Amino acid sequence: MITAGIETRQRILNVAEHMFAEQGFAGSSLRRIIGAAEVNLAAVHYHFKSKEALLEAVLIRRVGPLNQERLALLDSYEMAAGKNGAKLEDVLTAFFGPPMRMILQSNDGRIFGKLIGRLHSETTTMFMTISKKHFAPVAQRFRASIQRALPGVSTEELYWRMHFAMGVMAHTLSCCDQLEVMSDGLCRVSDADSVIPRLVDFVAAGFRAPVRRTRKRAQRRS
Amino acid sequence: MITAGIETRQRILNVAEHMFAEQGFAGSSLRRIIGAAEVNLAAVHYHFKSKEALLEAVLIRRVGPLNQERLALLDSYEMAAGKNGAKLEDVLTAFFGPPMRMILQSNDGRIFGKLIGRLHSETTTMFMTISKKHFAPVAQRFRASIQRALPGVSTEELYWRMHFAMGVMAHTLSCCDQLEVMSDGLCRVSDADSVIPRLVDFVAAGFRAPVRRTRKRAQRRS
DNA sequence: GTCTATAGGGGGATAGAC
DNA sequence: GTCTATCCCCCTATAGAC
Repeated sequence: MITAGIETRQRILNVAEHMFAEQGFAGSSLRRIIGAAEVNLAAVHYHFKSKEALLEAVLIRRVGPLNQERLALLDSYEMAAGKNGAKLEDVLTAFFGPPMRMILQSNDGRIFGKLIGRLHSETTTMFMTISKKHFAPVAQRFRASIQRALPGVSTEELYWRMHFAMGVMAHTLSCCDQLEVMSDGLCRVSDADSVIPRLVDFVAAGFRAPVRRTRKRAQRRS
Repeated sequence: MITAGIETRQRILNVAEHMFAEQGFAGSSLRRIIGAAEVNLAAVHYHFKSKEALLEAVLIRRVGPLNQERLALLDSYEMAAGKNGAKLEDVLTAFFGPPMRMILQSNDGRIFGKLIGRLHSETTTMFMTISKKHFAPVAQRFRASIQRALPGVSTEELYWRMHFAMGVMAHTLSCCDQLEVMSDGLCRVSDADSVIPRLVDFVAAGFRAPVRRTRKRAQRRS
């Protein structure tokens, strides 16, 4: 099938995004991707060089703009807040809002959410590398802002809570279908205006939880 | 290599658990599994019939006892609490405690945690089926207890918050290594006595977060 | 830029001897 | 219960014509 030349690359990206999200990286084969995209096998290697490079291209296409938006939002909130730093809820909204809106607003976005969620539970070096390259700098920036909004929480506790928060996000991005099914349709994920505050409020409350004084931690102070 | 007959099955299970956790199901091949286990390829099909059945055997071996322990703990907390129902923190401890202790106390447990985390972000029908069979009944039971401990939260909101809570757990089970690395060794996951309360407190605070009255939800009531 | 053809390596599953 | 040998499939990557 001879189709518009310049679209080949995009069609491969679109199909690969779907397939990587649904079947995982190892579970997707280039042959099925090119079959669904109706392109030739050699086209993939011509445009992307390798399967792994194709995955990275799929990710960068969306993650780049997403992180820019996050940082821009954070900047604007901090600018508005002035010297005291931004409010915790605003920092979290800047972080969760862009990806949540993405998955809530389009079916393609939703598919991509699954891929992101998958990334977070992948421990392969390939995934770790990509994740480090594209997520770590942003996470760093947000950690500083959250720390500032929560002066009473130790750095150690903060790392834990950010870790928990990442879990909430990753799971919500990737498994919102499951929630719709499990709740028998009671929970609908299509409305960003209600889902984002739900998530932000849950996580903010977790961040603000009083620090319990365990025996271990009590000992450490003496 | 002729090794003790009755151990073959166990050795396959152990190696498969590691490999599925580290590389994913599609990313692990029977041939590499049998190579590491030093058994014959035919042995896998003799003992487990297929690759997919092997995965299910790997899961059942640990998830069965884990869920029994969860339910037993919940029973004891509810018994002790009497008519008013168990405290939220106790319900959450019954749910998170057993798997967290598992991953915190042994290296094998930690490996298995990764596998569980992976399961949660898998959307393949195979994984969905297994997850539904082994997790859904337990989740149902715990949902009832949490609902009882939080009479002020609507069923819809509760589903959302349980969903968030599952994300925290899945991510903590599977990615605790990442946290140790990212925090430069500041956060150590080896101490169950401090990690479990941390997790429980974070999630409990999230569950108790005041429900924000959005425009959407306000409209619905008028 | 696009295609065909092929190299070269694994993959899961099974039959049948021991 | 255990092993060898084998069936037949799919995989990524590349060479080279158009």
